[in-house]
Amino acid sequence: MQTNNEEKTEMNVLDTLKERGFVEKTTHDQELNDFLEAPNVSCYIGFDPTASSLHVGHLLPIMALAHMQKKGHRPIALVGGGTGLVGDPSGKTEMRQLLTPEIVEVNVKGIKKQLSHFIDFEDNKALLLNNAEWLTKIEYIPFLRDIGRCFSVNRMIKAESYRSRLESEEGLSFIEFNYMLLQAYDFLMLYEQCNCKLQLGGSDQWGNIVAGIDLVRKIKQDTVFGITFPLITTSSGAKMGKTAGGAVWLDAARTSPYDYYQFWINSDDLDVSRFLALFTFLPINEIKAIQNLSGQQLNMAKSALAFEATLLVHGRKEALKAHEAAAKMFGSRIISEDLLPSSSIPRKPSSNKLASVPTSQIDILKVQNGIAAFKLFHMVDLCSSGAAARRLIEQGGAYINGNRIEKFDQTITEENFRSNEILLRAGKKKFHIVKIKQ
RNA sequence: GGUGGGGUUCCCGAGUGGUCAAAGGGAACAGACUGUAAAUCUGUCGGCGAAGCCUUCGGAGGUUCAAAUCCUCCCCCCACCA
Repeated sequence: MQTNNEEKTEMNVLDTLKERGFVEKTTHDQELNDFLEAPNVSCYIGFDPTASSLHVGHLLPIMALAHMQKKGHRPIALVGGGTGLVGDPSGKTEMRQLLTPEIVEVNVKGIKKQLSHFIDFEDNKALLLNNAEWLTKIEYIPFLRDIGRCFSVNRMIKAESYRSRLESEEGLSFIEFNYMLLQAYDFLMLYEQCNCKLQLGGSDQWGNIVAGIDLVRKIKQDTVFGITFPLITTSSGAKMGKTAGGAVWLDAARTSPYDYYQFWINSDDLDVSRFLALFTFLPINEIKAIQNLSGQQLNMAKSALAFEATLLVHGRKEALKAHEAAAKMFGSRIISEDLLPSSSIPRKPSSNKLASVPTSQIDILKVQNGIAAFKLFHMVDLCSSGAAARRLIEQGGAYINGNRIEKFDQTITEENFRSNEILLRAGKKKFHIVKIKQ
């Protein structure tokens, strides 16, 4: 494949990844660099099928693969349909619940679909494989003899990924202890089947990656490489991608495009340029230019971050709708032309009426009879219970059509609706429109 | 298999017969301040139209006017010993 010939004269992908903040550690610095100078090399990252959707925490590896592909290489997304049956203890303080083969199967399907938003799998420009294909066929004794003998238990228990668990009260079960062998075996299989000599992964994968490199060296007498990503935390130190409602999902059914956009808008000031570099494809020099921005100015860059990130996952239409919704609820922002010029974010407030504010419908009868405000807030899920809704209102955090509700049981009737719509607001940031169903 | 220590509300963790919907911390939520930021301060933080009542302290029974607390059996985890 000879795509992107012109890109070859530019910096290689390793430099790009380093420059954008993707690289924590690599093996064999110089050899890896030379290796990546060659066109169209293969590399892989594993994805655990613990859920039917990926979340923001997976974005970093996905973006890394996308960068690889942009530079003319061939990414392999390896879905862990086999390893998912075992469970990786790395970085886990307790044993993960074992998934059934049926669940893993369903999850693998969901993940495949999402990955194709970022990576082009046409014409084998990228591969999507499932390690269940080979792992579930392993026979115990042959595996022990061929693969198991290459591993030193002494060495394994010194690995950081095991040590914390060995020292913890929880302990480490034998099935988890085997995980490293399976992942190393994956690397060997991909080396054999796809000539893949590079594995990328999160920093907690270092031990597993090195194990694979050693295994290939022992069995194939060849050098293969590894790159790990830094653990992305927010500047306040929390693991990135978690909010009150749990993970921020890439699946629109779990995290709406509107919420997804809001997640990025709410990034910490100190994270904006770092996130732009990691989670968008905007040119790095443009991103560097916004590092000088501070205070309210930075909000423009946050809009661009949110827009670009939403664009990547949900497409242009949804990104525009989320952007419009934000303008409608929080006021439009004018994004100056020279800020991140490569971004396709609308620069001016548009007359477009498309906006994806969360909306639900209510039966006309309920409205005619009148409904207590706290019940309405509970009903549309702005509050998790009636009691929570009461609290919200009593604390002065609930609004209808922009007016603060004074009494928790204030009756909402048709009169509160404007052209069959009512705008509810909980706290500063959560909005919900209720429409009357005739 | 033996001995000892445990399983408490989203998480950590106190509580060892009534004053316990259960200390303290974290997370979270709301208000103030702001920029849909951070930090800070204040308040809230099981459910019920809120009077009182209902459900919760691994599970199932039991003792008691009263059980997270006592007893019996069961499940799970940890440590040491074998």
